[in-house]
Amino acid sequence: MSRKSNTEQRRTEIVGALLAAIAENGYEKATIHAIAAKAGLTPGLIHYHFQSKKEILIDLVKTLANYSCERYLQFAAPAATPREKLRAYIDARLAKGSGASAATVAAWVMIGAEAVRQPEVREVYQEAVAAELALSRELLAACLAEQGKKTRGAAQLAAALLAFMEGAFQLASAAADVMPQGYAAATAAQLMERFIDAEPAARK
Amino acid sequence: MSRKSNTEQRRTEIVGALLAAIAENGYEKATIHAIAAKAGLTPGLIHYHFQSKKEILIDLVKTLANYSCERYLQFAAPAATPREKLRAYIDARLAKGSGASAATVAAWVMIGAEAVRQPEVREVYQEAVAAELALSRELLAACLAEQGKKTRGAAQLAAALLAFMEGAFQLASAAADVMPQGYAAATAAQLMERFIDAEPAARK
Amino acid sequence: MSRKSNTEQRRTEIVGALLAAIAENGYEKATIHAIAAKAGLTPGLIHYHFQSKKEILIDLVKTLANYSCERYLQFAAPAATPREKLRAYIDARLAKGSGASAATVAAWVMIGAEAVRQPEVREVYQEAVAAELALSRELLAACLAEQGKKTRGAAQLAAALLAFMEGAFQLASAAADVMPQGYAAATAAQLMERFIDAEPAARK
Amino acid sequence: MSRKSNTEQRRTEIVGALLAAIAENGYEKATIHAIAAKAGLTPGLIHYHFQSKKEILIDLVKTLANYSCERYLQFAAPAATPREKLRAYIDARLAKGSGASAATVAAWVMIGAEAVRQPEVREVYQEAVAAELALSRELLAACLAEQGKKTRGAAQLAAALLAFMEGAFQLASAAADVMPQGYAAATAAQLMERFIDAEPAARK
DNA sequence: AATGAATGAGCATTCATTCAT
DNA sequence: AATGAATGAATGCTCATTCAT
Repeated sequence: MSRKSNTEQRRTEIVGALLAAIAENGYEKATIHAIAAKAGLTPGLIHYHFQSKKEILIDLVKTLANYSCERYLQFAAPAATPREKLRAYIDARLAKGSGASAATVAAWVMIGAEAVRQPEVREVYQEAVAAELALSRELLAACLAEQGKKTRGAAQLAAALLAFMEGAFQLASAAADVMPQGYAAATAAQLMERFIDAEPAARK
Repeated sequence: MSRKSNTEQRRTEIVGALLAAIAENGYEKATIHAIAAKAGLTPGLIHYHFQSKKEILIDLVKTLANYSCERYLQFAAPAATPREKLRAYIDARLAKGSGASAATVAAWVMIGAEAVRQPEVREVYQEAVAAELALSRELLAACLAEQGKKTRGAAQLAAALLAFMEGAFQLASAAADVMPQGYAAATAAQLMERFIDAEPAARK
Repeated sequence: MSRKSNTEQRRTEIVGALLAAIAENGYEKATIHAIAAKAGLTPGLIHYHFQSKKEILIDLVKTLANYSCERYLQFAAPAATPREKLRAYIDARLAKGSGASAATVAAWVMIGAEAVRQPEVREVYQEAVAAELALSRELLAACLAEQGKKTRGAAQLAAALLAFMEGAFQLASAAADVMPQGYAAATAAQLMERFIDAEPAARK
Repeated sequence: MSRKSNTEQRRTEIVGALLAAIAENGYEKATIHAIAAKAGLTPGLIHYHFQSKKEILIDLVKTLANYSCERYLQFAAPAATPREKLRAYIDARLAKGSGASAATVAAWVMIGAEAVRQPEVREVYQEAVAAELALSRELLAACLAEQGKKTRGAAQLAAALLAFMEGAFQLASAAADVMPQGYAAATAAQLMERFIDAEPAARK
């Protein structure tokens, strides 16, 4: 008697269309019309499945945060040591080719800009940032501990790694032409390693 | 005797107003009306001094790039050694309190997002990035040379430093609440130092 | 054995839901969706039982006209004299507490506004008005006749009574705060009585 | 150097266009486009002179309230006695031909309906109603006093007169066909007079 | 009978830009 | 130089109605 709902699938399609549209032209220019066109739907239908444009954006932020997390788990599966896991994390987010698509990276940069001015976006953006911070701090602390180093500095180092990554996304999206090729993952890994190696040993 | 043109002053005022407006609400919401209000001018006058909104934005990018350069020269004035100069550079851009205002940082983040999608903005943005890259590569190469290290890796290290800075701006603007306090300048300096220290010596 | 149609019940539910919706937000804002929600039905079903939104409105006008008539019969049941019947009529429509619910009154006001501009609504609205006019003219004529007065002026007096009632509904719905408390039924009755008393006697 | 503002004139034109549009099709159907067309302007210009559609409506309510007041003053100019002033008031609002235009009356009815559901409209509507109440109470009290009657009942009588008027507007707009011709002003005056005449004398 | 997805026209509002003054 | 009115093309969103299931 009743029809089966296809809302979940439609929502996924629409969020994907926003990702594509936002990567190309930013959030403001990613109009409902443009999103609908990319998804092969009509504009009215977008608002049948989402209350507002902002709701789609917030869904996209959550989707990308989730995606980032899952990518790490994939990359980390074969990793045995803390150092390998850290490298898996860095590669999952930065390694050329294996990293996320250019569109995803550009969309994330646009989301970052929206987070500056839209409180509701900032909220979910901060949740994603906090999750990344927690994960990288844990990985860095494990590396430090393994080498008998104090782990107190892990939080700041994690923040630095995250800043590096966000900046790398920004520059890859807007200034790839003037940046050295493929510096990101390798340099990030080296910076972390050398920092950790130079850290003084913990007292017994 | 003809009246002296006040165009240069007006242009400066307008660019400053765009900086303030863009920091608060992003480029799209920084309407001509809002810019005019912040500058204490009327909307029609904006288009007397600038051909288009984009032209103001491009002027702003150049202004900020210039400002960044001048700040380094100020900070570096008392610096004697390469290492002191590098630290001056890092502090000029990142040090809490001494760094640029929150509005300037937020505006720069917004500009970065616009650079992703507007070719004309990207062009001047890339010029600014290239200038920063050249400066930091030079400073890093000097540090390496001073310690008898190979300078071949300076370009990649400079790219990493720049990525870190851009990311730090992004996170300071959109996720200050979840980031550690005051990590940026100190951690950047340490990362650079330890990387350089661990670099192998150059062959004779 | 075929299933029994529940159309009549559904139509009643839907008309009741329109009454509630229209009282709150007016006809335009009483969307099919809102009506469905109030009736606990789905939007599609509304158009299964009614061809259009206007058809529901027209049904509502008829329902309210019917309701008004029945209320008079209820109130007039114990009335013996013409004057008591007139008072029963006035109380049935205006008396505080015993009168119709605030929602019904507000809905009637909204219907009156729709009748100004929608010919099909005006038609049924006028039928309702004509019925009220006829009833009150009859009641007033009986009062006049009982006192040996000419009944020629009954039509105009009936029109005045109806105008008073419609206006009282309007003011009760939109300006209750600035109107005296409970003036309506008592003043209406007094106005009618004093008018009738002052009417000259009919010639033999 | 500076241009002379024509905003006041434009606002008046726009409010007049809303009056015409609302009388024909109600507030919801009086679209910005329709208002602009009636005023011979472009839709964008409407929002240059008014912040929102609601602001135009509120201006219209105030304009009509003002207009009503001025009409009374005009009609009352030659009136000498309290009874003549009361009659002037009734005629100013109700007398056929001399009364307000059908469009104005219909617009007022639509405004009354909007006042039921829009708080901001209700506020100015109530102000207008309160002013009318105060004026008619004063006029009625003067009539009562002149005849040595108690004036205590003036407030309720004023409310009744106002209700009658509002209802007369409603019925004139939506049910003129079924109402007696020209009953309004004459019957209102008679109702008031007979009520006052029948009022008991005040004690010495 | 009933569901809920889908459509498409229409809405108020925004805004860069133009232009007469 | 400066003003502020004017334009017209968007934009996000709403909603009665249709229809496959």
